[in-house]
Parts: sequence; C-alpha cells; structure tokens
Amino acid sequence: MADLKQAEIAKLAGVSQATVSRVLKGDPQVNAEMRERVLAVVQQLGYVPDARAQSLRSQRTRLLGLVIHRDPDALAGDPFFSALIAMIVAQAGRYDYHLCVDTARTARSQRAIYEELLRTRRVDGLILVESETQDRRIERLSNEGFPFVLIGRYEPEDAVCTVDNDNIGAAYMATDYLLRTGRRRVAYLGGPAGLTVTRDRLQGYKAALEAHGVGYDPHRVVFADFNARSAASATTELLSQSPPPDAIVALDDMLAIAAMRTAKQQGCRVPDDIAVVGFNDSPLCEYVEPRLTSIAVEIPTLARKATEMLVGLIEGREPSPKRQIAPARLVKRESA
Amino acid sequence: MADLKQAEIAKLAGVSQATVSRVLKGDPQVNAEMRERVLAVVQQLGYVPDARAQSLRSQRTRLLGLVIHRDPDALAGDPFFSALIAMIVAQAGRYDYHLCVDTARTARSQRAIYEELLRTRRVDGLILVESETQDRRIERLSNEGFPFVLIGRYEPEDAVCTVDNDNIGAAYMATDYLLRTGRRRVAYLGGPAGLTVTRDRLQGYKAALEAHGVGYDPHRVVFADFNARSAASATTELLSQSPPPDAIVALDDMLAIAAMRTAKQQGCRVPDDIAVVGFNDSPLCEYVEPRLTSIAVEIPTLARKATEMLVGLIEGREPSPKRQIAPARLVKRESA
DNA sequence: GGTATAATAGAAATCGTATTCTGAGGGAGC
DNA sequence: GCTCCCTCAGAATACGATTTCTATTATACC
Repeated sequence: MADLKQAEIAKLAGVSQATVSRVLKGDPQVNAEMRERVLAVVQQLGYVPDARAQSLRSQRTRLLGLVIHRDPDALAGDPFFSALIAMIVAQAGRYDYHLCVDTARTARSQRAIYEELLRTRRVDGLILVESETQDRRIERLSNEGFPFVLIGRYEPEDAVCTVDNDNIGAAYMATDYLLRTGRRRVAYLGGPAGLTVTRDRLQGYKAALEAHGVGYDPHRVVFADFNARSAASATTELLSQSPPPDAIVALDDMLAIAAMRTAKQQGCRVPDDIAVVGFNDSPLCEYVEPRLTSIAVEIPTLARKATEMLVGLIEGREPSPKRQIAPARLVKRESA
Repeated sequence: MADLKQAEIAKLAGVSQATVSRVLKGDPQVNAEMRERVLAVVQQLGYVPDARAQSLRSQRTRLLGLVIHRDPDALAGDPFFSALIAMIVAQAGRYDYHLCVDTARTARSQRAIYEELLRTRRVDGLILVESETQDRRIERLSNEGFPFVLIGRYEPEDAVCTVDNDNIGAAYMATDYLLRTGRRRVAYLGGPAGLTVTRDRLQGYKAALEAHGVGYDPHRVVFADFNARSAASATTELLSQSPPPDAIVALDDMLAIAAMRTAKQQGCRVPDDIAVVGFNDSPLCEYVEPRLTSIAVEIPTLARKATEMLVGLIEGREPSPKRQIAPARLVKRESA
C-alpha cells in the first residue's frame, strides 16, 4: 500500500524495472500487451513515482521558486500578493510545475536566498518580485546563466527577462479618462517616491496632461507610504489647495480608498466634487461606497507571462522579447 | 564554478568523497586537519550540496506543502492568505524547511492534489487550509499516517492534528460586545454554509445570545459566498426584516465592508443605526468609512503553531495536545 | 611483544528512477 | 540461406549525496 517502487511493480507484472519506467513515461517503444500488464498493476496498487528520485535522475525538480523581496510583516495583508501567488500556482500547474514561495527576510537575504534555492538545485528557476532596481544578486544570477524572470522593471531593459505591468500606459489611461470626462484639476497620489512603480505612473500621468494641453503642476503631486495615516495626510494636503483638485489618480486601491474616505470626511462628494481612480482592481473596489473605479492590472496575465517565460527558459528556449508587458484596463465603477 | 559535486571537492582536497560528506554534516569523527582542508576547498569553490540528491538519500525533501482549498479566483485578493503564507514561510525557515504552495483548483482537486504532493514524496508534510468538515481525503491521509496539520477545526477533535483560531470564542466575543453596548437585534452574516468556520462562529454567536438571555432567531442568520454581490443580497435580506437588526457580526472583513456599504445605501447610518463587526483585522479596516471594528485572529500564532506541529510530526514526535488554539482579540474602531 | 581497542578514513552499497547499452528474436530482401 | 535491419525488453549504469562496512594505523594493556 505504501512505499512502492518500480522494482516491485516490475516483479509483479513480470517485466523489468526499465520497462515499468518506460511505460510510465509513455515511451512508444513498448509493446501494447506489456503496457497493459504494467498499467494494470500500477493502477491496482496505486503506484506513484517518487519525485525525489525523478528529480535526481532527470536533474529537474519541476519546482519554480517565487521570491518576494519584502518583509513578511509588510507583505502580510496585501491582497496583491495572494492574487499573484494564486495565479502563478495555477499557471505553473499547467506545465506540471509546483511553486515554492520564499520571502527575502533580512536575516537570510544576506546569505543570498537565491543561491540557497538555485545553487542547491532545489528549484529549476526563479520568479523575483519587487527586487530593487539595481541588485547585485540579479547580475550574478544573470552571469551564471540561471533561469529566472523578474516581475517589475529593470535596467538596462534587455539585460534580463522581465514581465511588467504597463504602468506608464495605465496611468496615462486613468488620467486621460478623467480629463476626457471633464475634470481639469487632476492630482496624483503616489506611493513611496523611490519605487519604480510610483515613478513610472507619474510619468504616464504627466504624459496624459501634456497630451491634453493641461499644464503640469507639481503641487498636485504627493507621495504617501502604504498605510492609512500617511494616505490620509497626503490627501488632506491635496484638498487644502485652492482651488482643490477635482480628481485624484491614486497609486493603488488602498490609497484610493483612503483618499475617498478623507475627501468625504471633509465634505466633498465622490464623484461629484472629486473623482477618484485606483489601481489593481482588487475585490475591495466592489465593496466600498461609492464603488471604486480602478485600473485593472491583469495579474493573471502577469502570472501567465512570467510562468510561460520561465518554463521556456528552463527548457532551453530563449524568449524572443525579453521584456513582456501586461496590458492595463480601466474598470469603470462609481467613483469616477 | 558551477556543477560541483562532493567527488570533485574530495579530489581537490585529497580525501575521499565520504569524508567530504562527513565534514559537511559536522560529523565529530573526522580529524581536525582534514576538516580544515575540506572546508578550505569548499569555501574557495563555493560548493553547495545538491538538494535533490540529499532528498533521495535522506528520504526528506525539507519541503512543507500548503494546500489552500479554494479556487484561485476566490483566493485572489484575499489579504488573509498572503499573511498566512508569509508567516508560514517565515516559520518554516526557522526549521530549515521551504514552503510549497498549492491550491485545490477543481480540475486537479479531483485528482487528489494531496496525493500528488505526498505520495510522490514531493513534500515531507502538509498544512491544509479551509478544508471541508468531512473530507474523505483527510481520513485517507490520516489512515496512511502521512504527516499533516489542519488549519481549522475537524471532528472528531482528537482524530487529526489541528490548529485553529478560537472561532467560537471570537464570535462570542464579538456578539457579547455588541450586546453589552446596547444592541438587541444582532444578526449573523456567515460565509458559505458548509464551511467549518461559518458554523463555528455561528455557534459562538448563539452562545453569546444565550448568555445574555436573548432569544435566537434563525431569520437573523444568513449566508453569503465570498463575493460582493452575494454579500450585498444577503445583507439586503437582513435589512428587509422588521424590525431590522441593529448589529451585524460578519464572517470576515470583506463581508463586513459589503454589509456596511449596503446598509449605508439603504439609508442606515453605521454605527448609529446598525453596528458592524468584521473578522481578520485586515489593513483594510483602517481604510474604510467608518473604520471597521474587527476581531484580530493572530495569524502569526496560527502559522507558528501549525509549522511547529508539522515539523514535529515529520520528525517523529507525537504532539501532546493534538488541537491547538490561537486566541482572538477585539480591535475596536468606529463601526461598532 | 602480542593482542585488544579505539580512532579514523576509504570503499562500497544505497536511495528510486531514467536511460544507455546490449542482446534476442523476427521479418525483409537478395 | 544468409545478412541486415528493426523492434523491443532486460541488464547495467548514472544521478549525487549518506551511511554502513571494512581496513589501516596508532595506542594501550598485560
């Protein structure tokens, strides 16, 4: 019942162990009658091959590593990551891979967690999220030829395989939509100023203003940390201007919700007095009042492309465009 | 530079391969001088043992499996899971284990994903989340003696190892708080009726009603799926009663937020006309208007206990209490 | 001095599967 | 009738580490 090996199946079926292996691998070189005989025994005993032995022999673990470069505490509670993880798991499954998740907690990140996973051959390839723009370890991985894909942007652009949201395009889309619908004083509520995503979206925001011939006013741009208090004070700062903005493009849904909340507390009606657009199209958007208009960043697409690319790399295919972009899409609801 | 094995280290250090292995395992039976010599070579070449070979030989992968029994789509965007995953990863790391995450997506759950992970020996043990109360597969795992821990409750209670939130106590706490603060018509907004967590919290809710001498009214109990529409219609059902409830205990923060939104749309003020309490104390609570009062469930504790227990099982220690409970705590904000 | 006992390191077996190598048997072709 | 080729399955090896077994040397004790 437990602990079967091919050798035992072989004995019971009256064939050699090699034949059992061949049958299970679907080797066409094996006679139909033998195949039947082996499969019958396999079926009956519920034999399943040992993944550890397969890994050693084939030099493949069929395991992908997902390394999230953020403290567990900061990661906790962020709906973006559960979506990303869920989608990558689902995608990896399509190629018969499993997913090993790790976070670069400080203690071990010093010891190069990448190495721990890859050099030990524990995983076949890595997906890295939220790494910093210039990361020594990434160069290293790249030099050693390990298969890995970055989620997020990296420079120079063709140095490594990356999959990214179209952040510039997405912010352009949000801003453009607000301007088209008659808003004139559109503000930008960013995340921490150092993040690539904050800067990319700011760029899209500016581009849309310019395309509409609206002057860029640096006072309409503020930055906040990822917590409610910081978001509220940044929003207050925006609202205290005169004239106050009549629309806000926020870096993510959490910030957008915080902004709506602050605006309403200060007597502004959403969307009548001020329109708000978020990012991520998280489930949350449907739950708040008014329902939040948001830019959907297609996490499934992100996950699919990253997984596809990584599996390709592992199996020796050089991806044609090393940089893939997941499109964004405006989901109109009630807040704008 | 790449692809080293012990044999090569051995040759360079002028010792046998067995000695290299012994040095790396910290075997005290090896002479200090040899140790030095081997370690020097290892250090210099940056040798790291192959985890696949170790797995096969030692019959241990040092990998824990986390199986979440929910569709990827439903899981996506739920902040509870990113927190849980992050914490388990962190805990597993303390014991030198890695974490393999899987979801029981329908297609494969039929094919018994548990088996795919355990019978193939891909992981050393499993943590199962949100399994249903009576799960055939769990009995099976139990009978075959596989190491696994359930997050959530299971009956009979001493049949399998479980770690659970104190769901009964938590719901009691929420309901008791509402009754103490003068609410009389407290309703319960559950998740899917089949889930253990839905039923446990219902039990705590009833117990609190009874303790306060308030009659249990089945009309005040409704169930919803984990999406905004279902939550809204369940809430509407509650509000349409006469007299309508003056408080709602919701199964999680998302449902609570949906309930608040629906109530406000129908002209009820929160918390004046109706109080709302959620579960999970997700970051979200701070962002909504009014800020959501919620029961915090100590995810880190849950993760720590589950991991501890599972690693114990794997290493052959029978856990003394098979059922562990993580305490809950009421976080008062503005909604109740 | 001879035997018993450690201490230590090398040789060899092992984990379970995949694959190469080898050989047996059976047509096909001349 | 012989060779050649082809099909197919068993034997043997490899994957890279761990561990048992074995052999060597040194020490101790009588």
